[in-house]
Amino acid sequence: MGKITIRDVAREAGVSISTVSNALNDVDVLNPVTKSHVLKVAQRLNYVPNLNGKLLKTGKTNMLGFFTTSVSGPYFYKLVESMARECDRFGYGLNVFVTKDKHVVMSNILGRRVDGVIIYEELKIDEKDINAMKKDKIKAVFLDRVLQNETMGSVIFDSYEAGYEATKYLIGLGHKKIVYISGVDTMFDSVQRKEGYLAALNHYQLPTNEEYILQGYFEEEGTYNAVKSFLHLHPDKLPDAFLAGNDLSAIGCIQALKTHGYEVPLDISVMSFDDIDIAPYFTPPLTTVRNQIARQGILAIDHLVRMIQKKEQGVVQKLVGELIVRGSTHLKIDRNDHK
Amino acid sequence: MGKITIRDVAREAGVSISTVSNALNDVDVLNPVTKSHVLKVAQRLNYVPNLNGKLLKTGKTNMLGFFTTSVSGPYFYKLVESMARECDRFGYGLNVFVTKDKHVVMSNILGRRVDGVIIYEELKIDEKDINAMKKDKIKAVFLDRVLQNETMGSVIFDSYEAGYEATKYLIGLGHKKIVYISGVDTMFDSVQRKEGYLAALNHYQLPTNEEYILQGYFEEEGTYNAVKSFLHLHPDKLPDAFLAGNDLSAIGCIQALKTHGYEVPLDISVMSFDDIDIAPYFTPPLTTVRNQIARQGILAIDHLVRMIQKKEQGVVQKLVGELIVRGSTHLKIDRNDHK
DNA sequence: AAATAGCATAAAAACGTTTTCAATACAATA
DNA sequence: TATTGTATTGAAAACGTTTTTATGCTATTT
Repeated sequence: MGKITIRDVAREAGVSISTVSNALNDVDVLNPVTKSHVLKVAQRLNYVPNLNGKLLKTGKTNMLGFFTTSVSGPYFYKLVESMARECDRFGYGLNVFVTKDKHVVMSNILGRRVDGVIIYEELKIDEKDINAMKKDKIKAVFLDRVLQNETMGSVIFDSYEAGYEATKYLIGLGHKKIVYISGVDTMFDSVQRKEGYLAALNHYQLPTNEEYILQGYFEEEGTYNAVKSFLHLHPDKLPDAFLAGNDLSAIGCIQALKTHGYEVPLDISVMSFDDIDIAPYFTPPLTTVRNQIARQGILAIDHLVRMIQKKEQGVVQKLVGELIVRGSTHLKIDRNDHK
Repeated sequence: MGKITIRDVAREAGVSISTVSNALNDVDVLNPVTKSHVLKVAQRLNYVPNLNGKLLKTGKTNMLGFFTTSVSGPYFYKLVESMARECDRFGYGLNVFVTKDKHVVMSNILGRRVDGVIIYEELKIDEKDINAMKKDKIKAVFLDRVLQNETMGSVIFDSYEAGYEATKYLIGLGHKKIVYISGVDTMFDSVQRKEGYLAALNHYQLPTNEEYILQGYFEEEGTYNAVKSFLHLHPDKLPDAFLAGNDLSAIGCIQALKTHGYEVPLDISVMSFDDIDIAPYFTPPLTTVRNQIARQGILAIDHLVRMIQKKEQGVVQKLVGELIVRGSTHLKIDRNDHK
């Protein structure tokens, strides 16, 4: 005996399938005794509606899709956690697609696998696909990418401002030679922070320097290696401070400095972005620009749900960072007794 | 004009919908010229098949479901990342449901939202629901929970062994008073580790002590608070070492010890479980029992896919930990000049 | 020339629901 | 009594596919 369907319930209860459907979906048109009888039979048979049959008719999957190139690391787990919980709150499930294959992405989006989508910028969906989505009236919210029309919105961090403010703070501590550790040069946040960093240097009339921009790939190991090779190549150009693309990068940076015998923050200040969970527990505790990652996820889902259910227009929402001063930065000290 | 369907393609190409279906699905029964003509028309109309129509007929959603109470923290992001990538490799998408509502879980599982499911143990699916799944021949793999029958398998860590080995290692360093910081007492891994810890103490004829078992909830803050209050309540009962339920817990523990002026590992050793990404970058770098979290995810998906596609039986797979010695543990030192 | 086989395509059924609309029964009204 | 209205239920269409079966050819065989 296969899976039991609405038909089985109807037969067993001696009614039509439309009556069963009405009973299950609380359509108040039924005689109460019929309804309760049908429900009892459904219960007895352990009937569970096939969601696929249902959605084919209604056109609603009750699923939202998150399309991304990665879910690894503290940024993503905060994001996914907050989105998944918010979905659950609205009665949606979250579909996570981790892929770089645009065809997979588009066939799942246009194939109506989900009622709406959240798209991480690194996927770099192109103009043509954006138009296809627009034409099909796909509801979408982009993360870390500005895009707006009737059916699409964005939630971004003001990373330019964050980069500017962080740099300004370091300059305020007396630091002049500041190295920026970039993440990935194709990513919006990474370049925005760099732009802000450069603008701040400019504004305070400090020289910018190509050699003072490293590539750390937003993670510990990449940054560790980048900083080590920088220290090796330019032992004469020791900077006053490092501005790392995110907290993980700062952690790798600090570790590299330690192995070279430098003390953070007394010898060199390090600051970064995000304020991930372990930032206050690290030694030294990280000075960082806090990004409300969970908030980004929540805003994205809320916006998407409103676009779907209330036909709201897409908007761009910008989150501003908050400077969190902890122990990895310090006033510039001139040490003559330097080892 | 709404979404274009297979019917539109058929009309436009002047063929029947079955011909279109055959052309799109590479059924080699068609005249090559018909086929290429149909494909050209489909392309021109930007036709994308509705996956819901398809799956209703085929009964395959090409989705696997991950049902969990949380996706927060390093354990889960490793797990989700590895599962999602493995799914992508097999042409599946991953559906992540973060919920504690068993009804949501069961209606999505039994409602055939997905072709197979991965279930995190903390959900504690009960006997009745297990039977319902078994009856419906739902393919399932449980994480951190032992369960096996024709359609269900498990992937677990040997946490008893890990707890035993970790404790044995600490004892070998000369530590006698060892505090265990438990995670959550309803969770399999947490209690297994504790059992192993107790067994090791027993084996080496060291006393066990109820006061030496704290509750740290598997995260920094909970452990930080638990350790602080322990130190406050029992200043006389300072242990030689802490065995934390996971690395996050160790981080909170070390931080608490630092604020009380103790140095890790010279005054007190701390070790833990997992070996998360930042473990080697922490100060001190963490001695820990490595769990192959990504491997767990991969094994789970592979097993599930084989059960679905090759009708394989469910089995229990056990992953063993690996002791990683770093800087947070040290030989017991008797300091007479103790502050 | 009739029967058979093989190929390409079309028609129709099916998947499991929801929803629209028609049908029935019965009470209330004229 | 005939008519209308109301409450309840059932029949059938629809959602967009795949798949099974049927059909119409042409070519081959007898």
